[in-house]
Amino acid sequence: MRNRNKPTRKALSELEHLVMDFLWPRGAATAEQVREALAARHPLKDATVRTILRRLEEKGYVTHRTEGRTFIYEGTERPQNVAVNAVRQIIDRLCGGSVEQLLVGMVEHEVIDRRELESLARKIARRKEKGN
Amino acid sequence: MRNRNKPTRKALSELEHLVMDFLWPRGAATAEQVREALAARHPLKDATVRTILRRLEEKGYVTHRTEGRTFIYEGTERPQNVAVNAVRQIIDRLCGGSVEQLLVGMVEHEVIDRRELESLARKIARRKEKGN
DNA sequence: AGTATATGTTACATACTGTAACGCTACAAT
DNA sequence: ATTGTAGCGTTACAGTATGTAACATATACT
Repeated sequence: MRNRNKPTRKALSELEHLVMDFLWPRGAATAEQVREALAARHPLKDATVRTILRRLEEKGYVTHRTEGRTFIYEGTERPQNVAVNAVRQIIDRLCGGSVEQLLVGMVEHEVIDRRELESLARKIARRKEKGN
Repeated sequence: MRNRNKPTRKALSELEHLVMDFLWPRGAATAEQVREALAARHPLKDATVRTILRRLEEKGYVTHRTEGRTFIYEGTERPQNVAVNAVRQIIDRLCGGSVEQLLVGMVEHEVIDRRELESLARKIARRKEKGN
C-alpha cells in the first residue's frame, strides 16, 4: 500500500547484468578482473569492459574507488534490493498495486507451491519477530 | 525450484505499457478507441497508435481479429501473468532462484508487512486447498 | 628514456522507441 | 458510377540504448 519512492534506476542490459553477476558475489573487482572472469563465456576487449563499468556507474549500480591508479569497482546495492525494486514496479504497473494479486499468480503459475509459500511466510514472520 | 520455460516475451516499452493499461481492463478495442482513450494524457496520430499495436502484436502481447474491415485488438495474456513471468526472471537473475530471498527482501523493504504476508499466504493456501 | 599498464575520449553499427506521413482499398453517400 | 472517408499497409526518421572497440594519454617501472 505504501510507496517507498526509490530512485528507479534504469534497468540493466544483458551485458551489464553479466558483469554484475560477477561483481555481486565477488564484492569488488578491477576492470581487468571482470574481463578475465567473462572471457570464457564472453570474450571482450578491456576497453569494452571499462565502458560497461562506466555505464553501470552512471546508472548507479556500482561505484569505484582508486587504489594506486587502478579503479576498484564495487556494487552499490545488493541484488535482492535491486530485485525488490523491480518487483515493486511490477506490482504497481501490472498488479494494480496489489501484492496479493502477484502472490496468487505466483501460486497459480507454480512459481511457488501454496504450502511452501505459507511455511515461508510463517518462517519470515517468526524470524523477523524480534530484532531484524 | 522448477522452471516453467515461458517464451520470455520482450519487455513492454513505456508507451506500449500505456496502451496495455487501457486494453487490459477493457478487454478489447480498436486502434481508434485506443487513440481516443490515450488522447487526453497522450495525444497521438492514429498511425502512431497502430504502429504501437502492431509492435505489441509482434511481441506477443495482443492479437487481433477482423470485424468488417476493422481490427479488434485484444490482450493475449492477463497482466498478472505477465507480472509473474517478469518476477520469475527476477528471481532467477537476482535472487539466485530463491523465492525466499525475494520475500525476505520484500518484507525488509516494506513492500509488504510480515504479518500481512503471513495472513495472505495462509489465505491463499486455504483458498486453493479445494478446487482448481 | 622506453615500455607496459591503466584510464580518458571518441566512435560506430544495430536495435528499440516514439512519432508519423503517404498510399491503397472498400464501403457509404450522392 | 464517382468520390469522400475510414481503416489498414508500408516506409521513414530522429533519439537513445547497447555491444563493441580503437586511439590517445598519463604514469610507473626498469
